Amino acid sequence: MPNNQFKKGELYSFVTGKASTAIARRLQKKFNNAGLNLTIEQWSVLYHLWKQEGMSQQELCNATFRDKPSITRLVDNLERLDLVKRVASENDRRINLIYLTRQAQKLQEQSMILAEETLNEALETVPVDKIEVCKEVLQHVYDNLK
Amino acid sequence: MPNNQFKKGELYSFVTGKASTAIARRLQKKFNNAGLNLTIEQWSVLYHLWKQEGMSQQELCNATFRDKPSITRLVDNLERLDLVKRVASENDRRINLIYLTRQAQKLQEQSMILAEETLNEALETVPVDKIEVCKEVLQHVYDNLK
DNA sequence: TTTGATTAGTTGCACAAACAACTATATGCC
DNA sequence: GGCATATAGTTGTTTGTGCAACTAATCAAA
Repeated sequence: MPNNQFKKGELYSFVTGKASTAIARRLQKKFNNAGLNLTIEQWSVLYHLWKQEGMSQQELCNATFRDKPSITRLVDNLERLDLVKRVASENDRRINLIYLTRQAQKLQEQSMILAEETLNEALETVPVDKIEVCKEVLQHVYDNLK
Repeated sequence: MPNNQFKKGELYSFVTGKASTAIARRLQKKFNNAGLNLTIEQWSVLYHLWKQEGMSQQELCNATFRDKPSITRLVDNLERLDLVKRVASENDRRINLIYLTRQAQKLQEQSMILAEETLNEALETVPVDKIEVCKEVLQHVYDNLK
């Protein structure tokens, strides 16, 4: 028997991602309260563009672990909110490079502060060494399945 | 500074629940390959009914961390698949008690095997003591935010 | 016992995810 | 060059989520 350490009730939490769902909801509420008209999913796309602008949609797929249709629609919505712009690549006209608007650049600091705030609330009174182990395990899980 | 152990890249994984998303996708694929016409979300509702039949929709909300409209629609779809039945409570006619059909009872064993299989794949080569710590941390996070 | 508040569930809407099928462009091989 | 194949992105469909507004039933207090 392999790593079968999961009683039934624990199995459930792992599959459904109770903790990460709770984190995302908390962050979404913070966005709403701050008047940021932005979903967590939209934020997760901007997150990567803030690190590196001009990514292609395919690169955003890889970065965000979403499929192409999901990114198409997220970019649609971000464009409608005037936060990003699609720019056709010069070299390869199949490719859209995604650029941030002024408005999106202004959102970075505020939203990142709220995200860190959320994580601090989530991890309050959790010992630092345990957090380290937890991060390791989650990365390991991801690597096992990807 | 509180538990601010998160470099930016790690923050992202925690908020987006990379690991649990990967687990859910893997399980969904196993369902599909096995010919189980069932979403993970539907499974998560059945999961609780297998433990205790005749729960109200509100109780299912609490058990699955979903809001009332989500449960309404999940029960709608489960009813359409002929897996559950709504039965009005005798005592309180506002309440729907949810009962499993024969067909749903038959799904329990097979789907639970696939779920455990998925977790074993996810946790392959992860040391048991680290898994314990990880579970603790995730529960702690959930308690901090709920 | 009637009225006001609470609770259980439903419906409408906007957004997102997964899959399949599609278009358009690029590449590689003959 | 021309055709097969691969790649980037889009569209349609079904399902799920979160919020707000709603209905119906119950409860509680005057």
